Amino acid sequence: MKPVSNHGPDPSGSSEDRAGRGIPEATVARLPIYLRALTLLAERGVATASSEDLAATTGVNSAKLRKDLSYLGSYGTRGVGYDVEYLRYQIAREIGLTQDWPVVIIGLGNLGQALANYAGFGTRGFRVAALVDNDRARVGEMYGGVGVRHLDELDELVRERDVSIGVLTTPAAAAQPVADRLVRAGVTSILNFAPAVISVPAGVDVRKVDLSIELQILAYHELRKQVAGSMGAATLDLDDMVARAVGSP
Amino acid sequence: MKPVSNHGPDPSGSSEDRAGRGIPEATVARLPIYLRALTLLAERGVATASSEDLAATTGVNSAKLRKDLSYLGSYGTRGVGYDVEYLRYQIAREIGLTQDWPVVIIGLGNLGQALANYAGFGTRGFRVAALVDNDRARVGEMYGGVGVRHLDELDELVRERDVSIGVLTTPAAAAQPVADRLVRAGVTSILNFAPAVISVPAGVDVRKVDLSIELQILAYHELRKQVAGSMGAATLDLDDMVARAVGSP
DNA sequence: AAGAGCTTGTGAACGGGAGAACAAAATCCG
DNA sequence: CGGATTTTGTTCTCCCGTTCACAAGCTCTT
Repeated sequence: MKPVSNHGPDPSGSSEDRAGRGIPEATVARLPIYLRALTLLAERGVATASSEDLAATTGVNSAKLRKDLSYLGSYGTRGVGYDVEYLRYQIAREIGLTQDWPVVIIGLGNLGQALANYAGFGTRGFRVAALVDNDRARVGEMYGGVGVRHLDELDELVRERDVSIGVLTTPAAAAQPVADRLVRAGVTSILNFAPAVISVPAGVDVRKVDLSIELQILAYHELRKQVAGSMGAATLDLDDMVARAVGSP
Repeated sequence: MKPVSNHGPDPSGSSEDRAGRGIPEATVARLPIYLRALTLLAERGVATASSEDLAATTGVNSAKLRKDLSYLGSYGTRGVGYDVEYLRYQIAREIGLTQDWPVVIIGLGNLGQALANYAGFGTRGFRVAALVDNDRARVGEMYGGVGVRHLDELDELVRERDVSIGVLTTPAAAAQPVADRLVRAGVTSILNFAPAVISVPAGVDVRKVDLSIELQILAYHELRKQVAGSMGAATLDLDDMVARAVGSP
């Protein structure tokens, strides 16, 4: 047992034991949650934790948690649980948090400033390596100990400071052109806070965080709760609205 | 054809035509994206758009987009496309953006302040109805035209202003107790920006936005890109690290 | 030393969403 | 007026992720 580790680029689509490698995307998205829980437990001095324990504090099904962890390897001891510190390190390594990642924040508006000042950044393996804005009036301002530079210097900054992750906090209209510049400068991962869809070449990862979208999803369910609360009558009202609206397209 | 609208609580698990109702969660998450694209098109004076057009601007597969829209009803004209303004309204109605949603923001730290000042809030059907913080030194400060009140007044504010959505921007340690208070006050949807898992009773929706997690997911893929770039050697190094670490658990 | 009691790791069943493909409808054009 | 063209709505298939259930393996007790 114990495949030790199935790293290395999938050499073939053959009937290899574990399918190539590659941890499922859904699992990758949960690893940071486990990591945080483990860090918390470690700080409290807890030495070992069972999958049930971890499941309880992370809000995931324990079977799912075990399967997630099994993708990393066979850490954990049957009948006992997982060694908190050991597992914590393994996850951190898998995510790449044993190194620290220089990050550039672009767009020092409300949100950009807030992120730049966010302390919890460094404690998690990320470092604000540069702040960039298109407004020359902002150049020179300091946030979290880092000075703002102009967008024109982006290429130079990215190269100098070996930045591979960009955080996009510009207005929607600027998102795509700035994303293009980021990619050209050599950034290969973008966290997009701008309320706009950006398109990037293959090989560049984009993740999107959108306040409005999240609120709208909540609103959708909220509306259903309200309708359900006032029962059938309201339901008919909704249908009526549809019928009326359908009138003249 | 045209089921008109399949609203109302699923009366049974029977073999009813369309499964009860309920738009798939994945679709709900995309509706806001379509809505934004349609609003943009409407502003530009575009009257109709095909599923291909919309797919291009939203970055979604056109078949998926059509299927998504079909859950709302049979808006759209074969051979022509969708009437931009009409579809926009239908989606807005489905999400519940024809009314406006009072929102309370709790925790006026960096992020809370940024959100409170965020203008794009109101334009999308949401209104900052109240700002609340636990620090009495902050009480009275104004952000985006709204004054900060103390956490103790939460119940009263929520009731008075008919708030059903809470935005949680407190430190991690405060997240759970504050969430409990929100729920007790009558809030049934929470957008959680705090880096902590919160548990709430059934019937309350929680969505989580977590900067660190997003960055860590990007870092994971970034690490793989780098390893792939320097080929097999680095891969072996990783395995070596595992082997060494396995030494003394 | 053997059995009892936990807890992990995983095989298998299941459900939901993604994408391809196509039939049905609407318009356009000759 | 009929056929060509466009584009929707929908069916079908596949794949990924979740969950159940259980054998394998570790520890502790007697």
